[in-house]
Amino acid sequence: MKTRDKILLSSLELFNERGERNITTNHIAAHLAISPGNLYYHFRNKSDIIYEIFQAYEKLVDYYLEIPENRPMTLDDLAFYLESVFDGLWSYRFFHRDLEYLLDSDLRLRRDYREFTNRCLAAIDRIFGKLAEAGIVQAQPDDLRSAMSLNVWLVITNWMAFLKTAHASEEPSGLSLGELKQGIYQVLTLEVPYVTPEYRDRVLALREKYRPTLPETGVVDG
Amino acid sequence: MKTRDKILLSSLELFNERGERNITTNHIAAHLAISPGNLYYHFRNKSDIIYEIFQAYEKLVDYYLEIPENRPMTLDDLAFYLESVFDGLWSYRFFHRDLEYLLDSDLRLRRDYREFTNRCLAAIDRIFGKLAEAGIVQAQPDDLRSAMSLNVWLVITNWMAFLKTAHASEEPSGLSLGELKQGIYQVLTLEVPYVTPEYRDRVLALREKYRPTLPETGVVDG
DNA sequence: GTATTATTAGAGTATATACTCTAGGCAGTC
DNA sequence: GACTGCCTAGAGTATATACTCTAATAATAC
Repeated sequence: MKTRDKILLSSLELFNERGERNITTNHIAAHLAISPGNLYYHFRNKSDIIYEIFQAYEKLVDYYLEIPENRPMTLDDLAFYLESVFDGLWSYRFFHRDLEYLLDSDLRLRRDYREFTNRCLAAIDRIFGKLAEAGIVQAQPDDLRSAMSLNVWLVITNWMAFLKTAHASEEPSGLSLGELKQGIYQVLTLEVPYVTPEYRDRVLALREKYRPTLPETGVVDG
Repeated sequence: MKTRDKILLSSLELFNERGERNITTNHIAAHLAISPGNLYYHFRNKSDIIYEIFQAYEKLVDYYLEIPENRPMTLDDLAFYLESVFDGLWSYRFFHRDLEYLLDSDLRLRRDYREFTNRCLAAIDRIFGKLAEAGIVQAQPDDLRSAMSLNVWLVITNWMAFLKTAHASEEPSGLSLGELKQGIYQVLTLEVPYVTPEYRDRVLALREKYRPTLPETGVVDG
């Protein structure tokens, strides 16, 4: 593998494991057993590394969220979207953690991420639309639907942060893809009230697959 | 005002405006026109300052979220809770921005924040319960209710980050309390499907007060 | 083989950051 | 007016961090 690609891969790995803030370019170089000079031969600065990683993330999610226009949407499609989006979130999980700082320090990223968010929201909105067409959920007025889509986005992008704080007392980074996907339970919770009676059981069954089993994620009555 | 309190106040102000990551103890001292030595006379380190600010935040939100047990809940109560919570979020907005890093670097904060989250979730859950008792929303099974509560929490705590990214192309920190409170629209969107017919119009009217007017927050169809 | 280009090492640097240390001022008290 | 306890200044430090520079080596072209 090319050094350049190794740098991207290691950076992503280290960022995910320990957070972008805790990983310096020197750490990355040391991890790869290359010199800092070598790293800076391939990338002008740390921001460029992050930006390139973001572009891969963006590409992945865009790919996952392609909506078939030539056939009705199925529940399996929905399950696939949810699984895929959470897979993406997992693979690039460092990104949302330090999002605000990253956007503050890189104009390109700021612009691109904004567009990315809009594309995701539009995709979620279209998914709702196609679910309604397929008779899986009840059709809703446009403004309610887009507000719902936004809530789905908020739940998805914040789920990881919540899990991290819920797990807070244990050793850091004790977080698995499986637990992350319990976020799907939360997303489907948003849709429950809109599901048509015919699909209700099937949606609830899908949701049940992701029900959290750990006490941390439940509400503690006080 | 005592120097100690001035340090806390200035720190909060600077953290909110520019992010904890961008503000050093030297910045805080300079802002107050005191020496670093003076600052470190009052606080052992930066973490201690942040921890103390967090405790004030916690206290404020706990105070806001006291649920009256001796009378039924009203829609005005709900409006008050939402307004208050978003006020608190605004006053301590730096906190959620760098949450993960802050929790990673301070064990006390990690523990306390986890308890804080649980208290908030329990409060939201109780509010749903009392809204149901008052006939404002339909009663739901416990597990659905707690999943809904968690979604409310996720939407609330992620709304600011979303707004920041939506505003991303403009000058930084161009964010107002008014815009932040559009988050109330999103929270009430979560509750819409559960509102009883008798209260539907009133809840929708309350929600309408917070409807976003800016194009940024709408879904762009692509 | 030689010229050219791409890649790498590794020492080095300017700046920042969290924090320390010493000396001293100031207010109250006897 | 000296003693005491609280507060403050300000220079200073160890470490880290992003990044640079020069020289050498490997790869490729001709």
